[in-house]
Amino acid sequence: MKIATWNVNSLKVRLPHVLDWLAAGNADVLALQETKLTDEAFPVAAIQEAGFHCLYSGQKTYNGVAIIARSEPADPLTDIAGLDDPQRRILAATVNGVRVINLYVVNGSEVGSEKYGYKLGWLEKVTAFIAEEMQRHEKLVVVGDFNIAPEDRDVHDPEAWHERILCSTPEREALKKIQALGLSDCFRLFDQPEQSFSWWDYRAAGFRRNLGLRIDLILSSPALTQQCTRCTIDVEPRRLERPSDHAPVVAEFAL
DNA sequence: ATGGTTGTTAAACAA
Repeated sequence: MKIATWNVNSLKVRLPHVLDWLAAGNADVLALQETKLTDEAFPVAAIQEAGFHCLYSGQKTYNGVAIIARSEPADPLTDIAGLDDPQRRILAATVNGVRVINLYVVNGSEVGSEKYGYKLGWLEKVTAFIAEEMQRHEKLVVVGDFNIAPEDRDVHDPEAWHERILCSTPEREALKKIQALGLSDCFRLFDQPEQSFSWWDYRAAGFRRNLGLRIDLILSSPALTQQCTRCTIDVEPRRLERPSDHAPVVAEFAL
């Protein structure tokens, strides 16, 4: 079973990339972030014609998350206790007995900004939610655009990014609290090439120069970590015309 | 050097 995450930065623009990528057999479950579509505008028919089910929680212009799956997802959830938030950043569902929590974590803009405060508060609420979900579901993954590079080796230039947004100590500590619930970063379960990233700024030829960050993650509960056989970043879609600024990340489980 | 690019939406705002 292949579980993937991809920040598509507008599903309207990226739908052809997503459909081609799914047709190539890259994922059984694909979590999307930054769909930037209202639920009314979600391309349900195209996804069903491709042989997949979908769930979505969207809004106009910003944010928006979705789960696309070969099997029908069950028990969807879009809002969590203690977080009365119009921003559509959370979508959980159960697929083939695996609880999938799809997150589009707040970017945070700049360290110390109002949005940065919102990010840290949001992460606290979401951490409590994940802890609850883990009590209910032995097989669970938390996937998405975390907007946090876990370690300096996930950053092309750690000095330039030192204590900046996506890399600051409070953000990394918040991610560590999520991992401390017993969730493993699937990518780091295996030997990986150095300078492996999942996001590259559109500006300054960031992708061509591999000036990236690894901020898109798949975290697995102990029962699934045992079954994880592979985790890779697929940079190929990033090479296409009009790409997302993120690449998809895929984890394979022996299920 | 606070640059540069893309998406949404109509001059910014967000990333």
